[in-house]
Amino acid sequence: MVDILKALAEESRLRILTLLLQDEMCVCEIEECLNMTQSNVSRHLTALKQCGILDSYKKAQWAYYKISDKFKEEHQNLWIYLVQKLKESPNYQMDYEKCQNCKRQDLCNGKSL
Amino acid sequence: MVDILKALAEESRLRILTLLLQDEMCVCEIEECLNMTQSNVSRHLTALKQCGILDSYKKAQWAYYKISDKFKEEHQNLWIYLVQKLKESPNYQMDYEKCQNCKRQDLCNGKSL
DNA sequence: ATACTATATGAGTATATGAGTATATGAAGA
DNA sequence: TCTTCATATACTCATATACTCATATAGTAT
Repeated sequence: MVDILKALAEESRLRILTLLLQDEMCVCEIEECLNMTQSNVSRHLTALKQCGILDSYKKAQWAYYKISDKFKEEHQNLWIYLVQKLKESPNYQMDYEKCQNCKRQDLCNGKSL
Repeated sequence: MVDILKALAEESRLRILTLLLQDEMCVCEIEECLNMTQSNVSRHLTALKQCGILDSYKKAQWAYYKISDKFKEEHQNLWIYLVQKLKESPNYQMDYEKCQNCKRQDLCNGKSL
């Protein structure tokens, strides 16, 4: 449990989770939405994946990350808490719109079809 | 929220919380149960208090700490999660017994009356 | 008053963590 | 093949955090 809490106890990683509440995303989309460097995003995603919060898969040259169903099941109450609090956060609306915008731009050409 | 998660993302503080699931305790009781130095316990308690997880009050020369009711209310799902997982943890039974033993010894002479 | 006990806190040290740069890997396409 | 793009990771530095020791503070007891 402490690993999961450590992974969650970080602003940038919470913002990433906020984005992923809506949809799976690839690294470059997150990079764009949150205005973070590629290596930074990649590292945070790796941290979240290592403790089981995220799943990922590759499609061509892209790596897509999404919130793990197993995590949601095994840490159900924590998950409920997170969703509630993340949606209440002041960043939420802003990040939501950035994410929508990013999806419209279709950064990772034709992925989201 | 991130402050609370940071405070919870630490082994020693989770063990302290495990003890406090049962009853309020003073610093020297926790020190004894967890075999930690006084200053270390005090600092962890301060950290947990500062973000609202614990309340404290003084009685004579002792400082008693307990889990904040406000915290339980405002972070209800997180709290449910914590109770569940802490009770499942391998330390729980051991810490439970140490705590009972400590209370029986009546370290803080006559407090627990 | 002095002595004792419980707790808090400042200072110093060791370790952990986050972020940037540069580099490595691997896939797609010319 | 070589180039480009997406991603991961090693190296480095700066900052944050956990721990210990010593000291300060505050209450109790004599």
